[in-house]
Amino acid sequence: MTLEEVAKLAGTSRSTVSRVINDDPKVSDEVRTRVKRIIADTGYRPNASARNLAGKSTQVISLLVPRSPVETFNDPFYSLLLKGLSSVCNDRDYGLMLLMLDKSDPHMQHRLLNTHNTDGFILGLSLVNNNPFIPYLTERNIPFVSIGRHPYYTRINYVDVDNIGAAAEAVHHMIKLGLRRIATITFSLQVTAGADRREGYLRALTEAGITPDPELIVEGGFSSLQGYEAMRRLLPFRPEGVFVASDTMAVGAYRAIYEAGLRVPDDISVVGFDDNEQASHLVPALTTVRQPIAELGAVAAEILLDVISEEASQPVQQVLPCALVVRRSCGTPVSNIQMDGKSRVEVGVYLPGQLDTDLTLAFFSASHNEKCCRLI
Amino acid sequence: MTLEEVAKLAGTSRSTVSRVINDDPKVSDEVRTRVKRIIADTGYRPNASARNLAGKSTQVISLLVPRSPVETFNDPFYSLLLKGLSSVCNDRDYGLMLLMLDKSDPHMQHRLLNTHNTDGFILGLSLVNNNPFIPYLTERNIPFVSIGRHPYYTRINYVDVDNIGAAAEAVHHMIKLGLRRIATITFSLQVTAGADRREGYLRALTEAGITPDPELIVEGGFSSLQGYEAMRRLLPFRPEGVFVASDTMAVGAYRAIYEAGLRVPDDISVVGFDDNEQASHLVPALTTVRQPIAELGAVAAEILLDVISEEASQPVQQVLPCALVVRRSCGTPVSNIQMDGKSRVEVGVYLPGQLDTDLTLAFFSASHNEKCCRLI
DNA sequence: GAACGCTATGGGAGCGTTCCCACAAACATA
DNA sequence: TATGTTTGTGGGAACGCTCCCATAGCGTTC
Repeated sequence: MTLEEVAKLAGTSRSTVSRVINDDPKVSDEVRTRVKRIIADTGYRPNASARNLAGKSTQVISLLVPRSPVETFNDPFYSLLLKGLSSVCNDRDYGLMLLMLDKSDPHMQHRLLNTHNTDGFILGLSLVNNNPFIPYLTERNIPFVSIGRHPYYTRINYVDVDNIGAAAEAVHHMIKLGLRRIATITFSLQVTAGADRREGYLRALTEAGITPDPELIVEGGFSSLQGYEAMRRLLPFRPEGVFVASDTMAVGAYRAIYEAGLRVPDDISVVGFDDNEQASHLVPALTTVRQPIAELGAVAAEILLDVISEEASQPVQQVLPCALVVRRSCGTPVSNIQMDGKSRVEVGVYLPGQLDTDLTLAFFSASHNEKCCRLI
Repeated sequence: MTLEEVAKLAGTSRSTVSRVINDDPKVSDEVRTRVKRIIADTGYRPNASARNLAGKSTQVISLLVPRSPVETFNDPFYSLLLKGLSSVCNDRDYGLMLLMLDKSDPHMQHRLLNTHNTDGFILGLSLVNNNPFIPYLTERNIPFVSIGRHPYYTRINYVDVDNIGAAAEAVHHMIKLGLRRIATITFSLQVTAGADRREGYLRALTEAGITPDPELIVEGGFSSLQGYEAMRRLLPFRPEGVFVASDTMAVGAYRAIYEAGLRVPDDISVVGFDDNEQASHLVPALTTVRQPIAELGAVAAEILLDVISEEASQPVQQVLPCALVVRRSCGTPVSNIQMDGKSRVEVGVYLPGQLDTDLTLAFFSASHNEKCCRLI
């Protein structure tokens, strides 16, 4: 079924049918209703390829995920990101393609090259080194937005959270509780977020007049196994607290701590990063940094669509705030939390009935009527 | 940059360049290398829309997710499904689009209608009632594969796990341990999988000569909150064991049990379904049914691509097996597990170092050197 | 040496749209 | 009445490919 065939049935021309479909006002009401009726009767669907070919835009964007270790997928990060992306795409009538590429895939180039029907890309992970995608897309003038800034390519479009600030705040939280020997297990340093969180850790220590101790800085990665191993390397140095730069790794860290016969937070305080579902299931529930991941996706999609339609000349860069979610893993009595004047505190006792998506933080902890407190 | 322009630079014709791009053998080596060089130099990318228009196929399939409660996304189900889907799509050079549609979205029809560039659909959830997608796609002769069978539309392509059999096995496991008053919290009955798991529960009881007690059957849903509430409704009836038809709900069920001052498995045994990451984090670790979700996605994609290319006349229907993963939540000493002759048992003590993606079941439980045992 | 095949190549037609221009009819303006 | 403007409509051209057929050049066969 084509425009021409619909036109024939409606006793009019291809052009007029096209106008009806595209809501062009210059069609008489009579013809318009006649055409619409035929379209409904025949179940005609415009051919997207033809439209795109003639119209020079595909109305589709792609999320590019450098398919890293399987952990990529155990992480709810991409689920949430997709949620944000797809809601914006739906609103603006764009399609969303998913492109999982291993940067070491020999066909990577080919797949990117032949990626069908894409007006632009969302880069799902900001690889620090050997990021083949940014130069590739830049050279070809293909619009893209990176999830996460990039330390060297500073003139790209990106959305990021304030990793440095949030990490500093997390560490600061431990410092305020009187801890001094604070270690960190870094997130993958392959990724900007990893480097930034370490940076925030260092900044908080320095600001507090504590000299960072290299022994207390261990490189982790994405997986809880890496968190586990890193924690085991750390334990001999007897840290009082650990800033674990992802909740997934924090799970592994807990395990290492328990295996060593130590307790959280009595022997070691732990702060995570992400506010995974896991964070609230851990016992004790994990104090961590909440990132607005779905919003990150939504904003990225909006920026990309704007860039595509407007050809902005200046890079668009946006940084979203995080929030520290205080639970039990640092043993904080809520009343001890001191404010720095910049954040607002929300204190609440989460009761059983309130368990819902946004309050999963209540989870197991709630069964002890734990007080939860969020800086927002 | 078009074919014609490349041809001009290479001193040949559009047709020949097209042949080079499509690996047509009928091109002399000399011309071929010349053309390839020009393509590389100019960064020429074939226009997908034009290809599709001329070639009558878009090389893209869509995953259709009826965007249900937010729970959809806390569930790792779609992450894993996407993993399977995208690996097949990559292998076969297909693109994967993501289409999140609420069936109550007034523009649903419109969005489906205008979905760009799609050769076929994967239906991500088998809605039992008011499933508007199946008739829509069937009428229009658009190829699709459903994840999960459908009770009424029996002649569609689908991939499913053996929900009935697996649920029966799970309940059978409790029966073998001597439990009699076994309750169930159903999965959303809006979904085939929910109905099937209840069916399996009933079957296992009946086969064991136990009359199902309506008081012990409570409808749950997708979320852990629903699991929590269902369990609270169930507790007054003093079940000895509960088959909770999704791990996410089992988390809520645990909580209700603990709040009532009872213990798992001492007072109540629990069996879940899914083998989420959460399942192994619970204390005690949850005995549950493992579904091969990524494989489900991969098989679905393969079937869809086959259907697209071959126009199979018979519906393709495939059922994948599940495995019962026995942990602590029924208090089973491993040696007590009796075999039914159909399954093989794998018993292992998961030690700290073995923590990896596939063995997350070891998780916290592993710190107690728990014995894990899987029927495989 | 004529007829035939095979190989590499070129060009036309067509895919189903959108965009633009042409044009007829009706109406407003001088 | 002649001229311009507006409104609705129709058709040509183009978008950048693929597919098919035509053909030139060459070797093979009878």
